[in-house]
Amino acid sequence: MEKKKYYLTTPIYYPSDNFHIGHCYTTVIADTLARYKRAKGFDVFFLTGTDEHGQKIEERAKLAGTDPKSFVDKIVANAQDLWASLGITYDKFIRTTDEYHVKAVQKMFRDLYEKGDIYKGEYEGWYCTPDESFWTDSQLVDGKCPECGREVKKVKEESYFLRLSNYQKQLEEYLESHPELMQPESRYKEMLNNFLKPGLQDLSVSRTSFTWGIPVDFDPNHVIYVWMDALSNYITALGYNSDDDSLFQKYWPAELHLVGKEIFRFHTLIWPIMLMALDLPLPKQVYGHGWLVIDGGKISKSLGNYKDPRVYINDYGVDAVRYYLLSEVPFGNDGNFSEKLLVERSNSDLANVLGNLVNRTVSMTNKYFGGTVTNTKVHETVDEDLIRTVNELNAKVEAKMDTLHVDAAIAEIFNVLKRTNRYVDETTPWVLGKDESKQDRLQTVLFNLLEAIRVCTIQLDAFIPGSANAIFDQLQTDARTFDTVAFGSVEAYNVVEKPSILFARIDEKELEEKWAQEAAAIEETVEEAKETKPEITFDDFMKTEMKVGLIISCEKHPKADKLLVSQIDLGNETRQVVSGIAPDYTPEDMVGKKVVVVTNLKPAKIRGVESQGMILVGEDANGIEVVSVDGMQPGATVR
RNA sequence: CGCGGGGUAGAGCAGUUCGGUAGCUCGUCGGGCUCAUAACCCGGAGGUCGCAGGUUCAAAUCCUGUCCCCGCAACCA
Repeated sequence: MEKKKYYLTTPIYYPSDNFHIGHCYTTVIADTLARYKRAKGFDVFFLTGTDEHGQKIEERAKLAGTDPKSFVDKIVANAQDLWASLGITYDKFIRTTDEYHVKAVQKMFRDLYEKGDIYKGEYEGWYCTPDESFWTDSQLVDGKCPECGREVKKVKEESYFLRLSNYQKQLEEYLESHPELMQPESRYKEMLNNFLKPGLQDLSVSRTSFTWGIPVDFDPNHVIYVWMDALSNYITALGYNSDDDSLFQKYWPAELHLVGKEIFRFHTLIWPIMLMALDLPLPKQVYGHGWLVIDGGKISKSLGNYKDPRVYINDYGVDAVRYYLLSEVPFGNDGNFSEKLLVERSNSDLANVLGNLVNRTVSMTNKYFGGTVTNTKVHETVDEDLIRTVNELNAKVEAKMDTLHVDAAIAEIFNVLKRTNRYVDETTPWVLGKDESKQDRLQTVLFNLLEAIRVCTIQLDAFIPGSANAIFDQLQTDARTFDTVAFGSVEAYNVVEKPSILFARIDEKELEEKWAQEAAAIEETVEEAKETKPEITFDDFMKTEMKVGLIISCEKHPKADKLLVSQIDLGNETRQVVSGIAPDYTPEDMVGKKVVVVTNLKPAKIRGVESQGMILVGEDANGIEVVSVDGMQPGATVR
């Protein structure tokens, strides 16, 4: 029988920096789904990769003093190494700088252009000269600048556009008849209200302001918009628009695009429309998962609130990391990441429940029967519940996995393992061991334990493959696949002589101290970890004019929650300055403070309020603090 | 009044669709067992389900109002 195919993808990540635990989260989930589907007999194709073009990479490379390609090469090599250490079994790793991808995207762009779905137009905007701001039609208020109410004039910039508007209706109909496309379904409402209902505007799909991208081959001044470039990877990786598109014919459309919630929109609106324009079928499902958050906030490079994931892998083992990522985050929601929680889960679930169960079972099998037991079938009623629970597991896990509730799936397995631990207490093998007449019963008990472990391990294989293998090895069984998932598929066991520790308990007390030290160290390095700026000369610096200013009055910005508007006495004049300090300061806090003000900064309007300078602040992970010089008189110079 | 998510035991979460004695994991306290990685098993304590009204015989669940947190967007001179 022909195997059913299953094509799943992770996002192609943006290699502007080395990957963090959040990237690992998505990729480990994808890997687990891929392994699970393979084990269930699917013909799986699992794609991951990197999205390497765009202005930001161009800038980062320049900052690092290198060219963009060399810059990303290094990060990609690092990423591939990380995936190897996490045991990621991708079938292909695509890089958008790969030659075949570049050609395929260029052809796609040309095809769409010839078909008329991409057209050359002008990025028409309204420009308010005094404000130096662009506005779209819908942003204008009575045809005037929404900020200052002055006249605006029309300006034009050449750009290619994708006709999203042509497909709006088709997409709406499709989404309505395929509610399963967006997972979790709650995100459907968000997409509909925010983007689809207001109406889709044609999307500008080319840029002329930078060069690090795929050039439009018939108009080389233009570089193809990164999202168009990136989204296409899901088909170009399979050979779409190449000499050999057999993989594409076989695997497209994808069963699942796994993405973070922040890029869900592109995958459920723009990507489907691109495919519609290309007359290609749409992916079956897009799953927008939640994030790992640290202390309730995003994982942030600039805050430096994370370590290289390899540190965790080295310290606690791959499977501790995989297990944590797979079990901690509820379906579709955000989950917390912390090293402490990782250690706790590793200890309580992996070491105590699973590792110890295997250990005690193998030990007893050796102690009472020299390592060999057969199914003597001396059953008692207590066995029934265990066997039934074990046999129900497969269907339960499958149901959870099919709906992408990976966290719930792994919880089901551990429920059965806990049940199995209870069975040991229910049957008290050490009591049976003292009674010559109970030897056959004892063999059945141990056999039942081994069977329960084996069946659970088959299920665990996709989640923590290394440990699953180690368990099979200790049981010395070959029955490791789903065709032997039924309780009793094996008749006898001959286990290893001495069980080895699968998951060593981690001493939390010891770690507490280490963490405390690290936390202190991070505080210090946060400042240094900030992006290093290019060297400037003394003269460059002296171009900045700074003075001490006394805050006379201060109020909240009428149209922005993070901004405060201060009136500042600079000795010989009073100026109005807008600052993004509202998260940490109330207007009352500010009044009376003597602060450092940059006074020769070009005035600008910030959300409609004029700002004639800038207040200097320090910033770290905990927030910001205004630089104050309380001993000085207003107007004093600062340098 | 831009859009969404959330506020349930010390911590992390489920339960809210279709009202009916508030549940899970970790931690904590007590007990049991001794095969095992101070592990495993049993039991207890701990919550007026953000707040205020309303509907109902009955509200974590439905309705109204309100406060707070997070994210997107905007914006951080």
